[in-house]
Amino acid sequence: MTDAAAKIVKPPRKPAVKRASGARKLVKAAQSVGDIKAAEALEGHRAPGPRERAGEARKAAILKAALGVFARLGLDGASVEAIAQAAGISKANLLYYHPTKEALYVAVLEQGLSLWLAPLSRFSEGDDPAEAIAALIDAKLVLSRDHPEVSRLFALEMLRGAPLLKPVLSGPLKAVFDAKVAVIEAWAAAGRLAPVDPPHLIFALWALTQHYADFAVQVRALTGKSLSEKRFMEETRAAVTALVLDGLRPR
Amino acid sequence: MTDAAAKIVKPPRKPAVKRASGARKLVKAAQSVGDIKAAEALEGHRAPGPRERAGEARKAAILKAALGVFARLGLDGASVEAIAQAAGISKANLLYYHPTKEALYVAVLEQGLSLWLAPLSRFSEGDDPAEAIAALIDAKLVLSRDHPEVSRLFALEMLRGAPLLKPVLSGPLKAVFDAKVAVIEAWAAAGRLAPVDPPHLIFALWALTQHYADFAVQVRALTGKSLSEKRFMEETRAAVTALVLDGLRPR
DNA sequence: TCCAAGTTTGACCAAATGGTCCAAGTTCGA
DNA sequence: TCGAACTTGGACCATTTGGTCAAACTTGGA
Repeated sequence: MTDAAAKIVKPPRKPAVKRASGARKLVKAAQSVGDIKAAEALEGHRAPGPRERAGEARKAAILKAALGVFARLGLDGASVEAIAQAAGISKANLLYYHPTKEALYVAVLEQGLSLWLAPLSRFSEGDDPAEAIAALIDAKLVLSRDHPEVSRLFALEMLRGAPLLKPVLSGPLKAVFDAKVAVIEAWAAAGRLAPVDPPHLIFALWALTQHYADFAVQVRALTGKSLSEKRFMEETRAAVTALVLDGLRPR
Repeated sequence: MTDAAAKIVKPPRKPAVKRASGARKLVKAAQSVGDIKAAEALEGHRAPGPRERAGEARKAAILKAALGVFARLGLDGASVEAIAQAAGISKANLLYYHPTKEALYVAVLEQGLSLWLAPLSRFSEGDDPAEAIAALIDAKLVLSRDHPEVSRLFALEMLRGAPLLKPVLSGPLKAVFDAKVAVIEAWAAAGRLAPVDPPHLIFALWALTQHYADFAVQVRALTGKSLSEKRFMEETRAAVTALVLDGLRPR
């Protein structure tokens, strides 16, 4: 049988992975934060099946490996081979689950999105401002400690100009952002907060906390410590909270 | 004349560019901040010459182009061809000035280093704390506005784990850092400042200001503005300064 | 004017890399 | 037990890309 004949008899069987626009997928992911299984549930739930389960686990392992590699090397710096190796599978096998490197990258971003967006959404007008802000700082620092790669990945994406994330930023994120700006304004109006500029306060909270993940090398080089050390974590939490709440000027 | 003969008659003439360890070069650069011409002056100064002058200018243009490309795409994402194109020359010509892509990258980093390190070194114990800090914030914001690519390049390098910068971080930078920590401690001890944690204060000042360069896309997506707009620049300066000096709690 | 040194580039090369293909397993369910 | 669908990876391919080379061009200065 010639090669040509073979080609005709057995037409190439593309893996049945849908190829959506990365950006579109991300927006959807951002919208359904905390409701991930919704779509699946709607279109009839078959039993998980032991095989499917194993598949999910492997897929998760791949994403984890990919996160690590992407966060350190970036989309361009990371090679599919390297990720496959980190995941303990062959390159071809990795490509079986994620048709292209970029698709994999989007999947990783998608997975980190809820983690990334969550802390901000947690405070509302009823809360005590000082407490809510302290809680936000704590939540973001915990994230910087336990998932620095997620923070770094998003930082990397921002530095690239956020080609994939921009729709998320100006869509779902902006919605949350605006809502929280309103909350802070209300607090300030009620005199429960000094008259700060709400958007800048939010940026400040993000910057102050993410810094310990994104610039961890620098922090380590200058202080010799990192958030993974309990004492330093606590020290950082206290310092950031004190600074934000009370400022530098002696009272 | 055969090719072989030609080879013998005209042995390859390597460009006279010294190939130093990237990291070592960076440390030296960091140490001689503000004293760039020192070495040159020592080893006998010939007149600049018109050709040499033009060469310098071209070299500067290359560095500028490279900064732009590296800051957006990263070391791996940037192709030598793309940089050459941005500089308006051929790839081979670019490689004539900088023997390897990494060497070019180091040169770019080196060039940004003084800019990067300068603002912190500017305050001393004699200054008024509030003024000195406000000045630092202003200086860093100006830098974020006028040279965001420099900020982004360094951020990128940090996210990579700073393989090239680590010696600078734990050497020259740590020296300045420690000195300024002492200054802040003195201020606090004299009661001129609330009892903040000095290292964390410095991190905070960096994080708060660099954020507007590194995460400019996000800032733009959420507020529609950027530091290049005069009003927004001023607004940001005021907000950050107020937050740092007075905090959130109403007085 | 003339040439040696410096500059520039097109052609080329080898390695790395994203992605394809197919043959060989593996496993679930009937 | 058997086969269809799902997995897996070795071999392979086309492209990109960092870097080399030699030949041609430009120019300052003697």
